[in-house]
Amino acid sequence: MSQPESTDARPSTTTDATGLADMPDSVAAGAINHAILRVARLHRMLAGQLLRRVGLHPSQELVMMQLWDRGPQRQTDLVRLLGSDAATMTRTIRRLENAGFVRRRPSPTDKRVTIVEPTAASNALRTEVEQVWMDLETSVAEGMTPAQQAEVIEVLGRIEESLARATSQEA
Amino acid sequence: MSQPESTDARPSTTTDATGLADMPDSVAAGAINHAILRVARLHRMLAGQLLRRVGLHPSQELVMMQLWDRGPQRQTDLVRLLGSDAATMTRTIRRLENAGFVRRRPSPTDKRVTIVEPTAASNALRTEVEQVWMDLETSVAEGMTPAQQAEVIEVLGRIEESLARATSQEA
DNA sequence: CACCATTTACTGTCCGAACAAGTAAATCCG
DNA sequence: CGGATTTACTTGTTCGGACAGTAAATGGTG
Repeated sequence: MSQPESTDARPSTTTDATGLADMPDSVAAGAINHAILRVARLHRMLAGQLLRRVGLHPSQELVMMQLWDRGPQRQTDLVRLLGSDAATMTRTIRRLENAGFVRRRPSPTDKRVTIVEPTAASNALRTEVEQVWMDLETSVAEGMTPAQQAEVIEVLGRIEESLARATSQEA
Repeated sequence: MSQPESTDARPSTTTDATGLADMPDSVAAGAINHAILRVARLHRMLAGQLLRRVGLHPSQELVMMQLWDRGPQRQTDLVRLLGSDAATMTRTIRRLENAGFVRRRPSPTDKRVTIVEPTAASNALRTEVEQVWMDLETSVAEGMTPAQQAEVIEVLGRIEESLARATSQEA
């Protein structure tokens, strides 16, 4: 029953830039998947640790950053900008409102929409959140050369493209 | 779809009271962070779509794969292997148990531990889950040359290393 | 042996993510 | 004009993730 073949998630050194003639079990083992999951988990964990200091939960800072950068937004726009979910956004906005960082206002032209805007009180948060965001970016980029950082962005973009294609096909 | 245009409401160069050092705009804008978040979200979304077909929720498949690969495990071991949380694991195991994929057995030598083992019924799942895992890996890797795939793994490993270092320091 | 710190598992609570379903308003179209 | 459809938002539910607190068992040390 047990399949002793390639239970290891990391081939670690397939880094021979030479032949690559073999199409190894890496796909079967899901090496890239595992790597993405580990990165995602660590990234979320670190972001959570940093955001806790400013009193926000992960994802709330993304909403605030959109509002700070782009000004008042409809909830639907926030959903679209963040690739989130309408139901989730409703609750996140409510919590941000209860925390005093956001205000909700009905649209005068369309009675369906509610416009979300950052409060003056939220401005105190802005610097802190941007500091957290920079700390996070620095933690990832530190120890990398600028060329490596550019490579990271390129590679992540490639993955994103693949995933977006697969997701849309799946839908 | 690549450049988040970062409407600069502020020029991210020093002279503010926060004592921020000069940084490349890319760091201030958090380009890598954004990219990681997008990849993580898409990856989770796609995994969720695929896993739904086999009746599992994301992360449950990871527990099952550990059990299939390594045999019966203590909950603590599963937590450690998956980098998860003890509380989360308790509930995930309970759901897998209710679904009939897992059985729990008290350890004869240590009355604190419960040993989790896959049921015979779960074997039917195994092939499906492995297929999902391969589909997922294929979706990510497809359209990439083997060299690019190797580059992806290398880059993700580099990010993981940075994040792991930062996370441990933060703790 | 007795005491105490550690380990293991569980529960409660709060949060985001996702799906389903429902309501109200706006828009489209015949 | 009026019904059908689309849009915007909300609520209910289930899940993973994380923190805090608890209880029981274990293991080491005085």
